[in-house]
Amino acid sequence: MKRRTIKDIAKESGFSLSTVSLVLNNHPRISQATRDRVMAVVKKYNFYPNSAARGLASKSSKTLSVVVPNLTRVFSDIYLGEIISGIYERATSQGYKILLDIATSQFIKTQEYSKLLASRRADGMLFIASDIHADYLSVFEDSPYKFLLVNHVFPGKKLNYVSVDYAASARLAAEHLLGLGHRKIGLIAGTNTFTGLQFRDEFLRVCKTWPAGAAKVAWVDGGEEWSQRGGYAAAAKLVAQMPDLTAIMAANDRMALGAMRWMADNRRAVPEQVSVMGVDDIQLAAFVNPGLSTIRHDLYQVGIESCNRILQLIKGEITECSDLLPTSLVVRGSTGRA
Amino acid sequence: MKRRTIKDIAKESGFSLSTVSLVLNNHPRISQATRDRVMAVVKKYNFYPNSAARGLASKSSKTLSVVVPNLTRVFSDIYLGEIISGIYERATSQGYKILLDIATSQFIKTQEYSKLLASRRADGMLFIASDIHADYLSVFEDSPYKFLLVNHVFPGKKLNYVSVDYAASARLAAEHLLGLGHRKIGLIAGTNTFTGLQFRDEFLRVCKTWPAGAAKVAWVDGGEEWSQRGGYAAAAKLVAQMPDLTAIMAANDRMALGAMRWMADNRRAVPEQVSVMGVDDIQLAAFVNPGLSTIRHDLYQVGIESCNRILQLIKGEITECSDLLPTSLVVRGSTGRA
DNA sequence: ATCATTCGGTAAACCGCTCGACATGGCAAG
DNA sequence: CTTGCCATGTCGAGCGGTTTACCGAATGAT
Repeated sequence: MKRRTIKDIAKESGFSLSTVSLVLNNHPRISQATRDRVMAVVKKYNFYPNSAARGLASKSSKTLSVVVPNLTRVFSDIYLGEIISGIYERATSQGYKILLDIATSQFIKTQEYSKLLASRRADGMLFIASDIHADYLSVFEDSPYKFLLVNHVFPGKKLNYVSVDYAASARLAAEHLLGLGHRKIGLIAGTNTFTGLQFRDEFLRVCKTWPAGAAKVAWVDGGEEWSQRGGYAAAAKLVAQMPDLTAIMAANDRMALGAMRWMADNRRAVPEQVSVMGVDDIQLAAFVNPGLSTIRHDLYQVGIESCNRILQLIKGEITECSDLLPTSLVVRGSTGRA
Repeated sequence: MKRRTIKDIAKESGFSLSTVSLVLNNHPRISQATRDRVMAVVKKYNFYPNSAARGLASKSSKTLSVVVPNLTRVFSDIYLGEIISGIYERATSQGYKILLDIATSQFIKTQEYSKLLASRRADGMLFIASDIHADYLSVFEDSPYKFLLVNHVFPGKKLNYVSVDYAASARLAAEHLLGLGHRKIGLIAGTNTFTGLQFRDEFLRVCKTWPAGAAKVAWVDGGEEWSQRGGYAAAAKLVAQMPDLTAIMAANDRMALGAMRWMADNRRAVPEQVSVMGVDDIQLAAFVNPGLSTIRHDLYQVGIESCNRILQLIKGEITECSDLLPTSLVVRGSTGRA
């Protein structure tokens, strides 16, 4: 079976090559009658234009590169899942395909991130994998390449981003706990991303300057992967460090759940003895007992919005982007009065 | 900043266009001296050849399409995660990129699966999303397109596949339980895939024909998504249906964990009163208490092998493929004598 | 009836790279 | 000193589309 080309369709339908092309691209120049006759042949042969040829001539691959972090269990991360689903949904509806990549050391070392864009394999890149060491991203400052950080920021670098507002989340969380009267708080932070640092710093700041009386905060790092396991270990450390703490704040729900688990394993009642609070509002947060109080981050929306923005950057409708999406407080059973 | 082409590199390095091309493709025809001089210019401009042009001329996109099922939480499925990781690892090492797609109704209706291959956007397709209703896959029987089912089979259709051997798993599981003396068994099956049906049928067959005495098996469907929640509900149904059952076999670990949870919630000791067994050996299986006995499925390996095979199909090294990977019994605390 | 528009379609110049056929120069063998 | 061969480069014909400028016919205004 020979591969058909637009030329074959032209011959068979009796029109010129250009006409077929215009039909396939829904150009208004062509009459309905012609359109129908051409499409009949297209359908008959189940013809689809060669995308490489198309990409070459039109200088667009209609493809988006999505780079995810190199976690041990990347694809089983609910957090990432939400974002990717949002991106996929939007991209597909706009006729774009998704090229998936993992930010392995190999990926970084070979500068695949540049290569993908320079070779025009992708029209733009959505990068969900940034951390504070991702200095190589400087390539994308003032470059002609369409690049966007997803749910990350990079202070000091001119990089586009769409992220939830981690500082705002920190404020909401701090205000909630402080409002409940907590003055001895343990914080499980994530320190390998700038958003994580922003959260920590803002949380500390608010606690320190609370009008009704500053709170004492002890903080520890929850580990590179922000995992439940890391949260569990961190909770132990915090309690050792500040035995009379009345609340634990974790920078994401998974670590908060790990902390709750530690409390259960060590016979501390939540929230009676210790309030526990997370960030993200993953599904599980509502299903544990007691329900986890948290700051809702609509990651699916982050995906949608990121995709919208990168498409606008590609089309040239905007030239830069720094969106911070709002977050909201979700109070469940895991937090109570100090 | 103008986009550079191979022609610019040729001019600047003083060699012909073809020479540059040959250098970039590591053709042995070129001497080391020339190679070095050309590469110097390539590095200088950070040049990467246009992949559309390359694809057009070479008739290969160096891209693999990976289609995943349209589950509500696709990307947070550990099961899929393992497979995708395996595929990614292999594909990348061979210079192939991954184009990700979700088998939404839209994807099916618009025949994207054909379009991707017909338009040469991808050189081959790895399909992880098959179910018993995927009749449209017939397009790929005897077609020139490179297509492979991953951890799925389709009896009656000539489709390539790489899957673990579900029938063998069923045998191992049945033999384990029967060997422990169980004669009243509840089975939580997955009936929306052929591999699921194979597992169920083989399990039933072995139980019915066990030399030391047939076992009675009651089975129910665990739901479309093979989820923990589905397993929980299924366990309830089974116990209602066969109150004296001494073992529950689930077609995957998630459903088994759901069943264990039901047992805990309803005060039945595992394994003293009811043995529970799963399939897959997901990480969590080792961490619950008691540990879940299961049949180990190396899904990462399935990913690796699938990718190997599709690449062989693409290169024409093989023309068809029907691999069944071995599985093994993993005994932990959740199963005991009847 | 004449001329300017509009409408619908076409010719042809690319887009940037691959690869088989062909050219060239140097050297060993006859 | 030819002839024959390697070893290395180069030519140029595609690959399969997109898109702009151009063109003839039909329509409408004067």
